Amino acid sequence: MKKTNLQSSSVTVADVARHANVSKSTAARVLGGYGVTSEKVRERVHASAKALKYRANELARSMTTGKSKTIGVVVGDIENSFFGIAVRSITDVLNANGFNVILANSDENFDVERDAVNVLVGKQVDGLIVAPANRYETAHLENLKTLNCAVVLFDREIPSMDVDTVISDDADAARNATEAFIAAGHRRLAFVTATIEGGREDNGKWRIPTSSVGRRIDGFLSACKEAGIAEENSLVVLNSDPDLGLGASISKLLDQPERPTAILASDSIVALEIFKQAQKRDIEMPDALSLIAFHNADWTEVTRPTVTVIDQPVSEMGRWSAEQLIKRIEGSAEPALHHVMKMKVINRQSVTSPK
Amino acid sequence: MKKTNLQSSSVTVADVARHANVSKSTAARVLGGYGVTSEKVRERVHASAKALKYRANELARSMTTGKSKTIGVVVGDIENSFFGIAVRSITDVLNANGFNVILANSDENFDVERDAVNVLVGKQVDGLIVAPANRYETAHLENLKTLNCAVVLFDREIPSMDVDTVISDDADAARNATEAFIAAGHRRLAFVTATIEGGREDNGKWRIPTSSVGRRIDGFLSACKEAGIAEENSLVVLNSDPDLGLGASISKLLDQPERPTAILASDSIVALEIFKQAQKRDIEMPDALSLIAFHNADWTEVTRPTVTVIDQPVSEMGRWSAEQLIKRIEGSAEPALHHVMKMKVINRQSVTSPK
DNA sequence: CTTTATTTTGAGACCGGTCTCATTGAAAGA
DNA sequence: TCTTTCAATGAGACCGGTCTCAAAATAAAG
Repeated sequence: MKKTNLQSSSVTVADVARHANVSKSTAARVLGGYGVTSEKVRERVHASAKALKYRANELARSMTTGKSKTIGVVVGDIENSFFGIAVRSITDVLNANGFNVILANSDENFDVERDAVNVLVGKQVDGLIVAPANRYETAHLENLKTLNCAVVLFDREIPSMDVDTVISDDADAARNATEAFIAAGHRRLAFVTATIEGGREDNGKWRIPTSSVGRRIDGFLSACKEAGIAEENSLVVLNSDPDLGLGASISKLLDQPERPTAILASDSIVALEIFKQAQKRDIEMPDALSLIAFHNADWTEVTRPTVTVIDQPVSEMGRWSAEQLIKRIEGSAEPALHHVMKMKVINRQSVTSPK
Repeated sequence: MKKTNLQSSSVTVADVARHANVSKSTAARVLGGYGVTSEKVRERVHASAKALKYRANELARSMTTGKSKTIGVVVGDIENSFFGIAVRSITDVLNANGFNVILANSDENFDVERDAVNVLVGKQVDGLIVAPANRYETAHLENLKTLNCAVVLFDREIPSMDVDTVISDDADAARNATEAFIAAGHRRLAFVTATIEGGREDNGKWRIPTSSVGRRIDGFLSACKEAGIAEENSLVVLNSDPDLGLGASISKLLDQPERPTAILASDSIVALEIFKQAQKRDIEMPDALSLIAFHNADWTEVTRPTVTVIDQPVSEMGRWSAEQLIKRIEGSAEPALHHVMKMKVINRQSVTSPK
């Protein structure tokens, strides 16, 4: 005379309890794997659970425990292989520790990032890994301290924030690469990045919202300055017109009468665009144009010439950020860590002396 | 004399209600944006909410509404640019419609995929977009019908399942590419994929778990057969030894005395590996080896020779799957759609007559 | 065979929202 | 002025788990 439960609506602990002839509390104990229960009851409850095809509602569980076992990851663009690799290593570590990852793309746009962070916080994520698009806009991240939501900054620091951060030694790497150009005899250099301008600072310097790019520019310029390269021969090319895109900036750069003989590309996408445009213009590489790129993208080994790159330890960075986040979630209260990872250049064929 | 609430624990509707001197129900109405409230009360409640820095707990909301506004996306490997682009377009559409995306990598491993799906269902996702790793193992997906969880299959169909699916015309594309090889005079061909073997079918044919790859192989072989190419000259190279990796299979392929003069690569990663190994062996391309690759990866335009590719409409596929999923979530009951997208080859320099 | 200690179980509050339903109060109609 | 009507509000159940605390059952000790 029992009511056959064939409805699609979900089976709850109460249902299992009823079927197993125990109280809701007891059923919950065995299904939730906490408290203490007798062997006999455990078997009975598990049998009922299987019979009814019980599935725990993790939302309800998170509700009461306050732990969602979910992490928000906010990156610039998952299509970018740099972030692709990062997200992969992050999710691997987190999944292995029982966390899930909600992914958000900021498109390197601060407003999008802020909204994403807010939504994720609303979803009660236990923590966030963010590659902040703008080092000058930090309110949305500062707020997280008030809530109990751990944060790790990935690839980009925010000087004003005392929070776990993993970056690579961008300035050093850029300086080294630039010095390599100069040592090879180059005197007209350019640094190219897809980052858009963020206005000017008080001292007249460009404000570069993306902190990693800012540091790379610092390194590039300091090496140029040290070698006595004139300002007009140490160009920094930003994505000045987001409508036209970076391609336009690169066109302009390569089409100018006295174009640089060596370019440092801020990421592999920029490098690829430079490569394409150089080929289109029959600019012989490396003889007419030397190139070094940040990020050892898979294709850089296969072009002619192969591309000398600055190899970022992307996976390691991702792993570190995930592991550090877990430590925080588990309650670690040690002072915020600023982890700087060393990059190394991989010398290939795209650098030579200017002809 | 009010108790100052500086604790980090979250502010609830009840707190806001108390502060605004209204009932919990009323506060909930204005904060949740439902029901009817007076102008005056609305202002007061919003003011209190702002003062207390109220943030809705989306988990609690999902709990009662039964809608989590979260979608699970399960792909083989987010590092693969094919999936990177897919996930990007999927998240774009879903975010624009108020959904969040929980990302999972299956590593093309069925067990991992099953576990991921189960976890996601436990998290009460409203729907799933899955690129199933194995077309013969479907129980975990069949189960979803019972629960009210929408599914869309991405890039890979499961013949036995009547569920929304978007794929591309893999067999046709593979056949066309193969015919192009044959028309150019090739008589020793190979199809290379990173997919592992799945044993044999009753008729002796290999079981290919990845359905898209299976269809491509069908297309490849049918074109070979039609042209009268001998079986030993229409090789299908799988990742026969997962420990050694695909590189080993490709080495073996290229090192054999009578190596193929034309290779069809099942994805851009395979193509890249072939490219690298051919270069290492000084196998001149395209003269000594022609190549066509599935997926118009960004780097294929920049190699020497540039690579002729079969361009999959990845973004469109992602968009379609997301849009279709939303329709289902919104209650659409039309019969399951099997959407097949056309691919087109982009002719570049990697195909020529065998010398 | 009690008494006491210990293990198991059950009842019910709680998390933070939504939602139903009854109640209040003010405007409109008689 | 006294209903009638309807907008606005409040009280409280509910979602599906967890968790506290007391009661019951069992085991050990006297």
